[in-house]
Amino acid sequence: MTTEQTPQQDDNQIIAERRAKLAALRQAGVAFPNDFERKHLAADLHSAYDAMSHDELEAAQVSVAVAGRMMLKRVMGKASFATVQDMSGRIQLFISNGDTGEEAHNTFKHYDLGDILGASGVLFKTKTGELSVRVTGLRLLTKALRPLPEKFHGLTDQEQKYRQRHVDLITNEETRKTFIIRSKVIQAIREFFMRHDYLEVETPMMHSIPGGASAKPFVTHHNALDMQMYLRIAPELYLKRLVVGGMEKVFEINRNFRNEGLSTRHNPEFTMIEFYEAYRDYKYLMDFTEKLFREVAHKVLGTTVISYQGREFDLGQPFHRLTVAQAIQKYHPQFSDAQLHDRDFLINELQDLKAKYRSGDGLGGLQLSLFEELTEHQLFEPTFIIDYPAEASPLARRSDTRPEITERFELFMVGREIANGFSELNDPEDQEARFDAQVAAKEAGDEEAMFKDSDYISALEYGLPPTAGEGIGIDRLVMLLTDSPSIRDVILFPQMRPE
RNA sequence: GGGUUGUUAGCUCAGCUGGUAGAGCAGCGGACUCUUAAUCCGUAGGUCGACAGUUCGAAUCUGUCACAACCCA
Repeated sequence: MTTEQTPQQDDNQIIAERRAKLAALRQAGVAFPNDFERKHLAADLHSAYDAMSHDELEAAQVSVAVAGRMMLKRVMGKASFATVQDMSGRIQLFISNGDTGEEAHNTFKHYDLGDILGASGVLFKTKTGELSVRVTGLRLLTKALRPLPEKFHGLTDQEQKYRQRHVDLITNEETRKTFIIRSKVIQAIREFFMRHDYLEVETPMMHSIPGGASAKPFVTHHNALDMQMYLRIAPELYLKRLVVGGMEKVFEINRNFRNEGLSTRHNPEFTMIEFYEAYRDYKYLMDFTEKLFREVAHKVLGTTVISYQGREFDLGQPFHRLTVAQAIQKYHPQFSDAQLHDRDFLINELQDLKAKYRSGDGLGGLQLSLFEELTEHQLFEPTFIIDYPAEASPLARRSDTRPEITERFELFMVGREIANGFSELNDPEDQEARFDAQVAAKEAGDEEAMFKDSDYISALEYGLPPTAGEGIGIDRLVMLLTDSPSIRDVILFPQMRPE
């Protein structure tokens, strides 16, 4: 903390002028005062007094003290209007020679858009009926050295909105609304799980063996232990250790990190909720998930009807449930049952489509690759895809009747994966065999194959009760509920390439 | 990784087939006591993303690079 002033060269004229104003403030006394007591928020005043008439307000003589950033300023000689914005909204100030004296009003005329003001006075209504503060005391609390974006258009350049989120938040109501909704979504989710007697927990973000998902991890190094560590790609294996430990209902809302590309659907760090409940299976989870989504939408938006990028669907309707093969056939009826169960046919088709697939995969894995290539992006309405092949689901319990598939689903909406859940694999010997298969795949060049986690197997050997678990991508859910086209629109500070 | 588009004043944007830079807002000065993106008069503000090339001459044409948005994989 220093008050020492270093002379600055500003090639920008506006900043230079504002810096000179700040220098004058320092000369006059405390330039950044913190003793103004803000007593009212703009929105509270509007909801309490908008309904009162001009005369009723005059009779009531309501004294208020508001503070905020000056967003608009209209000077008219001996009187001025200003609009200040606080966390709740905006309110208009009326400043005049008659109320504050000429000197204070003249001082106000040199305040700049973007400055933080504290104003005290009495509420009144203007000729046009707008609730305003007739200011008797006005203070400049924080001088803004940088000018705000154009007052009508605000900041529109997407890159600048992401890189300078603080400016975006100042000028763009939609941006503020998006992040308020994000906060409410997380709150509603938390309430839902609390009401179902879940325990909220935190598990490590730094893993010595990255596990719980198929993804490339970020690598870091711990100096004192002199060991390589990974930022977690998922909390799954730790949360299931907790179920072994007797925490039969747990959830965690936190960041995962995946060292993969950036896109409108992917940020290297993203927020997931993962939850586990003992003595449940994947069918229970699907019903539970539908209830969760309905409740969150209803609490946050007041409706279960979601409008996304010009199309609508209703979370209140039962979600569709299809197997991988059924989904392919629903959207691509040209494929016959026989073809979808013909390895050579599937491989030919995948090659024609130039789709990614693993040549060693069985029917299920090949079907899944075809599904991902052709069908996934068409699943606009909420759809659970079930019967995932075991080879693609190393942590999920096998079906008792068809061991080549697992008791697993993924939930898709607007063509995107939103959630992934399954009955957990609690057979330690099967788990070890599946890890070994993953290690073999990794050695064969699959960078996303899982590591073997012997400590986790040892935990399973103490006995994991029958359990169901699921992960839901919070960012993608918020995209849905805020009608945002890019994941960057729902992350306050999305990852950007350095300028 | 591929394609399309963009990058000009602090912000939002013009700038035609190449002739040396424009507006609005914001700023500064002035007028104005009920404005609402206030209005009116005056004024200042630019290495046109970077680097090469073509040309007598490049914001403009060509190439390379950087960053971004969107689409595709």
